[in-house]
Amino acid sequence: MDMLILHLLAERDMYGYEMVTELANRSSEVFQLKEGTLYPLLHRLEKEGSVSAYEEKKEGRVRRYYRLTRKGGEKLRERTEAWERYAGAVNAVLCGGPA
Amino acid sequence: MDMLILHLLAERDMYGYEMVTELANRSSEVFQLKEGTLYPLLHRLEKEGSVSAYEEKKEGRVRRYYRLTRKGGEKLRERTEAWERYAGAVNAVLCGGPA
DNA sequence: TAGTAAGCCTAGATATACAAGGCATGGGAG
DNA sequence: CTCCCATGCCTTGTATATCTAGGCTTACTA
Repeated sequence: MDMLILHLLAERDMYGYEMVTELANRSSEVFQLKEGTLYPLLHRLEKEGSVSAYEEKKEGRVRRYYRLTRKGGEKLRERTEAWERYAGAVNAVLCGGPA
Repeated sequence: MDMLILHLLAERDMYGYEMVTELANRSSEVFQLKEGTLYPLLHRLEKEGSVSAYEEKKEGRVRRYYRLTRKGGEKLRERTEAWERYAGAVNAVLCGGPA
């Protein structure tokens, strides 16, 4: 889930609520991320320096936007590689062994 | 992980220790399943009726073999479909939206 | 005869996600 | 005007999955 959030932020700054709907849309409702999951996750990412936050008033509402940092970009690459290894390993098992 | 174990048992009966090494081999060491993970998992699968167990002496050792049941076969199909949905959703997010 | 690999197991810690709420604001419906 | 709903951020508690770190036995080998 870290990977997916970081990936969204690599495309553009977003606020929490927006990420929830964006993930649902892109995944055809497979990911129905709960706010009880997302916000602690964002706070953790901010604490570790992977994202930075700023508040901005848009469309009459004050929103907390998140931006990907350099460190977050590195983490995104690592996590993406890890995901590819993992998915590849699953398929290797399902197909009977290492390609 | 349930899915992977059930998949192995769909190919042939296996005992716990064998599953650990088989998963490691097929996945090129990506899956290094710990016994502390596997055995409780197997007991749960047995309890819910997805697998049945029997003991057999082979190569001078008594081993606890597991066999896939009909119910386990159904669970395997469900979990495999769920995995495909999940992996597809991840890729959809990484690629910018529903295909 | 001592060590190591095979083989099964459990108890406790940790991480991740969900459930179920609270709280505030703005816009539209009645 | 007032109330409700969607938006938007947050916390606490809980369930689940996995790992850590052990214990225990048997068989083979140095």
